[in-house]
Amino acid sequence: MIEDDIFRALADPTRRAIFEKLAGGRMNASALRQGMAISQPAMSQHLAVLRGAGLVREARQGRFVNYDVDPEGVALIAQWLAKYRAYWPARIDALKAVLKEMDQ
Amino acid sequence: MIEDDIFRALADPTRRAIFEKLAGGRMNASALRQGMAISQPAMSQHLAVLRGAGLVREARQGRFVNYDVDPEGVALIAQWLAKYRAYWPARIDALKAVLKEMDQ
DNA sequence: GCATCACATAAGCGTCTGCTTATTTGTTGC
DNA sequence: GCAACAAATAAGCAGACGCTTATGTGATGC
Repeated sequence: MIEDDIFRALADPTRRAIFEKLAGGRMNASALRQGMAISQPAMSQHLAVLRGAGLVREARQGRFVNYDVDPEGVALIAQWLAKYRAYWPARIDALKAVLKEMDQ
Repeated sequence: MIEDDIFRALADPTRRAIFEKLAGGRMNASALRQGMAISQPAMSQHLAVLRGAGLVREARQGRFVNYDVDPEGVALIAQWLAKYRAYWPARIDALKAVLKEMDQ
């Protein structure tokens, strides 16, 4: 199950922080480490997990490797969540507003 | 972090299966076990994890305990996912259709 | 070539998970 | 009370996780 990899990857707070950082724009592994109190191998391992889950893509550029959010992975979460739409409470209005915003 | 508990809970395939089953309607622990090749204590432990994550609620009824999906937990996932709306690809249209459906 | 840098991989280790079996708690009906 | 049932908890254990240090791989620039 792909969802296994996705949720497992997101279960770790450090990996969610990395993912969130990447959501702000593409970045290489060294830049990601800035202000994160994490060793180089640990970062590399986390990125491998995120990549394996399809949440992040990599693109080698010289001796750097740039990472960015993979929309495919995000879409899979959205798809999974959509199955439980019946349980989204009133707060759903905020999400609707967001979608409306996207239309403009 | 609450999100820790949520994603950790969903990282296990058995727990996702339980959650999915509950999404079909409230059920007690014994009913949930039907056709699931899982021991009674294992089910109890999984339900405790799901409950701790706010994904599931319990309501004792006699000597049974009924469980059902907790909308609060689902809403938290939706909120988390909303942060990455910029990365939802075209497939977002399906979700939009669902929301439109909800308006009727 | 070779020193340097960016990153990945290997190996090892303490901790956490998810399962099991055994037992306990709480409820029902006689 | 007490037998039967639903569910939770306890204890133990194999396997997975996330980290570390050490080493390997690939690219840059002199």
